[in-house]
Amino acid sequence: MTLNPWRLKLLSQLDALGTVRAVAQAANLSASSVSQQLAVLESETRTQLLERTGRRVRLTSAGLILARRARSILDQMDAVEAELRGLNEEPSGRVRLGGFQSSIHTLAVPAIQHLNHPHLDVEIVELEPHASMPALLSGEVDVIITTTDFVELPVPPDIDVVPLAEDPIVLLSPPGQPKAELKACKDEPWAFDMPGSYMAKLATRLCREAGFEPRIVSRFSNYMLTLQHVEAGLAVAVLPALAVDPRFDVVAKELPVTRKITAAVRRDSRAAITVVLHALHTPQ
Amino acid sequence: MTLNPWRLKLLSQLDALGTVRAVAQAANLSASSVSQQLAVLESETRTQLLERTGRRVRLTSAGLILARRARSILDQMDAVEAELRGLNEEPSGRVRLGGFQSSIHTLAVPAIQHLNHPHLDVEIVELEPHASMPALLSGEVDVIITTTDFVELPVPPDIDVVPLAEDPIVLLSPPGQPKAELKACKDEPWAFDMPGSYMAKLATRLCREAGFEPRIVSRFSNYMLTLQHVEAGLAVAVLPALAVDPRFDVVAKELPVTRKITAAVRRDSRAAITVVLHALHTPQ
DNA sequence: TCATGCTGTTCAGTATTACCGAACAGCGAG
DNA sequence: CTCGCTGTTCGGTAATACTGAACAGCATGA
Repeated sequence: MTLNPWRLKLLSQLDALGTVRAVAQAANLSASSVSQQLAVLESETRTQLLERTGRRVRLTSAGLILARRARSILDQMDAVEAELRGLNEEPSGRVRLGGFQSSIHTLAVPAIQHLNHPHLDVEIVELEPHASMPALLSGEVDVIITTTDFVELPVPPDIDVVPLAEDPIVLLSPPGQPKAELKACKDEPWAFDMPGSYMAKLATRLCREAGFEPRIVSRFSNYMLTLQHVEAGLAVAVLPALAVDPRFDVVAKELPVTRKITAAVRRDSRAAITVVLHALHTPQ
Repeated sequence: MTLNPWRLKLLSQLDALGTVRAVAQAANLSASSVSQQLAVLESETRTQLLERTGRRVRLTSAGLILARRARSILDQMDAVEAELRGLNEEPSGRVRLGGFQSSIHTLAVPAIQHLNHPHLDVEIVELEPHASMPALLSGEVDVIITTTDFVELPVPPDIDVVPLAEDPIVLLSPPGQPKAELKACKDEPWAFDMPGSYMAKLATRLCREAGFEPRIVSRFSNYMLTLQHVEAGLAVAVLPALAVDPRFDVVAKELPVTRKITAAVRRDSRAAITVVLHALHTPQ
């Protein structure tokens, strides 16, 4: 009996996206279809893969194992397709890769450096995360690196989204007054992102879970300002690890929360684009 | 776009079995279904995977690449299923593995030695190839190692056949009069298998392709007798490489022909059997 | 050279499966 | 307690896999 890779993909996306409805939107299916497909997968594997947690579901440990193995298998299928496309069509021409600032030297450059196609040019373009999907849709770029926060659901039907990595969230404190955990920041001044933003909501929730209301003294959407603030001893903050540039002298403590970095391309892109996408999510 | 693993499996089986009709029988499908599925796979991948060779087809180089990558992916799917079954059911109890003599120390024992399940016993049973499928069907053994020569088509619907390896055919000559190629054996006495057997037909075809009719002086179905004959300088022969026991002092020259070694189990076997099957076709 | 039997393919039809929307059930937040 | 979120089930439709018949092409043997 062979497992159905579309169902495996749905399971993997459920791990990545968190809800059946989000998976449905990402996959351009209805929630009922996703629910039924996952039920069939459970019956085929004779394994409980999901369990109810309130009004949501989460993956059981078996479900997590399967989702992770599935990702590897699905990646190999993508690699095989890319290899076949490569046989037909030597990747060539220019591919424009857009990514948010902190992804460029951490994800894009290492990936591109490993490519070995004499006629392929990859142009790396910095794009703010909120601008990357419109740029992809308009054809201004061919591949984007973004986070699930900035991938609006439903995903447009001709866009493929691929998870790349998980980026931990870190607690930042000044070098002179390092803090090892959130609780130690109860009385500290806080630098936050703009109200309503994902990071602001996340930071609020994390502080409340640590048992206090954060004393917010500043709000920046430009993380460099946040980093400067912390380095100067003016605030503590939480930011994604990728956003923390080593040139700022701050103490970073990883929290048990991550955000998900994804890449996206237009569906059925030419071989050169597929190769770049594949290079991005192949571990270096 | 995700490749359809059932189609990949058909392509892989075409590589292993050689004809669309043989694949159809092995898969319990009609030849027209296999033909259409492979056509769809070609259109999905935008790659020619097959080409006509007279009244048969063969895989193109792209088809071979895909078939081989497919096998790896399909193996991983089997491994994931086995892992899930292992979560549900620690492999335990006795599994009886039947194999033809030359497969035991070359394939079965190395595979079993790598298993690591405290409650799993594997009993290895020698079975002549023609006896192994009936033994599997009757429940006398749980896994068999055989060759495609002894897997009658159509495969019974509840049997899964898995390719394991390719066993080259070798030209055997006495140590005192070693022969480097078939043509050099034009005037030699030949030991053959029984009339009508696969090996006899194959040997006949190989000799004729080398430009001569073999002078057959003996016919043995027991390959030990063949080996003894060659060692004693009484004949030359062709046999599968696995059948050549090193304790016989003969000169073996590999020919550009192979036979295919397969394993088979009853469908939907319990986890312990699946684990053994998986161990068999995981390279050591 | 022709007939036969093998191979694979195409076609039209049927069976099976994937998907949808509606309706429902359960849970958490206000 | 109400509302709005989540996921699930049901019945129906659309899409796909599969079949058998008919066909085409090739190799072999008489």
